[in-house]
Amino acid sequence: MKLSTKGRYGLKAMLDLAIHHSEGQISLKSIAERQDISENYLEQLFAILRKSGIVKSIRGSQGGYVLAQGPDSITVGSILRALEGSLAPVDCVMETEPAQCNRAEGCVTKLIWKKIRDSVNDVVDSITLEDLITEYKKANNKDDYMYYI
Amino acid sequence: MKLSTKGRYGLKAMLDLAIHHSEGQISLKSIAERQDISENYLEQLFAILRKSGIVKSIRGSQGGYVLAQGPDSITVGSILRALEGSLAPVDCVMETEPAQCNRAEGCVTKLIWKKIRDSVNDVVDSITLEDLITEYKKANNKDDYMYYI
DNA sequence: GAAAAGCCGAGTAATATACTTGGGATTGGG
DNA sequence: CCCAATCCCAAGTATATTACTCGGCTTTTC
Repeated sequence: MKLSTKGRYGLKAMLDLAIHHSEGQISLKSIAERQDISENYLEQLFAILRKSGIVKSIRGSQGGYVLAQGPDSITVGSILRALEGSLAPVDCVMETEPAQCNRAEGCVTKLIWKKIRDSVNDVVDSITLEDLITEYKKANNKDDYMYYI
Repeated sequence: MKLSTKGRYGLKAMLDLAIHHSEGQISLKSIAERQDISENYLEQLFAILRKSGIVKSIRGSQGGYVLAQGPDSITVGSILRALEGSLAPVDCVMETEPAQCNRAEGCVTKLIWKKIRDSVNDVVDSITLEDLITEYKKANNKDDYMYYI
């Protein structure tokens, strides 16, 4: 039941991007340095995020990434699901195209997997990047951030 | 964020065992056949469950396993955590000996991981094997069960 | 005493993860 | 106009994990 580095790194990087939202596009290189993540690996994560419509890219020198919407419109859930796929604990209860199971009729454990899925989704869908920025400012109690996330 | 077969098979097997609770000890062979799980693999899972005090074994011919407590006292959470380890989505928020992180101070994403952990635990700790048996009887609407779980 | 069960440790094939590598395309600044 | 910075993309790879299998021992009933 662990999240992979995709979700963990991806969310950290997205929060970093959100914190720098007002500065225009931000290069992956700078995010990678601040968050101590492989830049090449981050590229792969941002390719997914871009295709999901969560970030926009600006190519060329001085290019980078920007949030596609305001931080208050981007939920943690949309980021995690983009990167990790469904957060369902078992494939048979994935939101889209659930895996077929020959014993699905009268399957009792499925009820549990659905409850877990829904409760995880409820948590992550209720938190936006804006919320995290607020928490971040509170925790670090300063205006020039330490960039530690 | 997927559960492994340990958790999935283990819970199915435990529910099977609970359904046959009144019949005394049940052999892994019969559970393996009904649930279509490798018997050798089930052995490993039940070794864990036994060491966790969730089931008791009876050795020798005609031996098998029995629930260590009544189905109403065994939660899905205790079974899943025994088999899967902590259900925390990230090691830094495991209930016991959380992984140390050099950026733990002011870490914002950690708040999310804790919320996910707690909500998953709340779900699985609120469901007992007894609850599942009840659901099972309701879904299958008969007294001699199909044993499909 | 033989068969049926649990117990145990080691081995292994397949899969997934977490990257790295090497290049190509685009664009701003000198 | 070139070049460095940056995004873009596909493929390769080392490591770890998963999901088992295998072989043999121990205990107990019939």
